[in-house]
Amino acid sequence: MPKVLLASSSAPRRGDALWERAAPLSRKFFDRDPRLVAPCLLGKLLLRRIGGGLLVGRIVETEAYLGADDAAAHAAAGRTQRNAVLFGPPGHAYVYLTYGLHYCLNVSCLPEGDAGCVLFRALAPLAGFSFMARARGLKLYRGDFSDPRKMRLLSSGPARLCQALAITRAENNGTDMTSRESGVWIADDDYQQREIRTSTRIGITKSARLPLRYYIPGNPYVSQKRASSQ
DNA sequence: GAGGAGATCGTCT
DNA sequence: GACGATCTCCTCT
Repeated sequence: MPKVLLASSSAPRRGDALWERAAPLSRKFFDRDPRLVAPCLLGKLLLRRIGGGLLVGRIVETEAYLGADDAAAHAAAGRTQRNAVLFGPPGHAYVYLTYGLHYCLNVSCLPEGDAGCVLFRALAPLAGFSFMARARGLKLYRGDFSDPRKMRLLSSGPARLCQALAITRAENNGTDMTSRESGVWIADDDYQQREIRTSTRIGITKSARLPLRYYIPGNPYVSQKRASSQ
């Protein structure tokens, strides 16, 4: 099982309230084609409340996964016990274990009965650096928090992101990402992301030519290889 | 810095 | 029994 740091007893910080004021995205936002949702999620906040503290990151890289028309999608072969969340109402977390080692976090899209989702591939951390570093098993000191080469090890990549936010299938699969009460939610702080690029998705062999990866160009947390840009 | 191999286990056939 | 939406470590250049 992946190593996951359990909730610590760290007290809420004064800055947390500022992040929590950001408005959670509505269910309607996710109630549409993942190809529309994925680019719109760039620049939004992913928040995680744990152990009385708050972890915050800005979404900088996503991938869209479709239904039966997308052989790379978990929903392609139909509904199973594992992927049931994808066929449920939109805006819910789909967490799965890959390669027997790593968790990956998605959010369900489309109306109930239709399967589709967006995979979170990378975050730019904004708050909770120390917790994320501990959760990742990294020894980062305060001075390292301004070093992009070290910081990108926190949350660049879908599995790193989950480990940094202490997200597991047991705790988070199926939770409502439009609600603060769920402990994992997505919010809009009115940050305007102007430039967005697309490419083929990373690390897949089926439907590999579909340009369903979306990212913020130049952002240090974005994956830098194994995908062809457009 | 780049590239390759190994780790590891849930899910599906 | 085979496969996989990944990551880390090690080796080579």
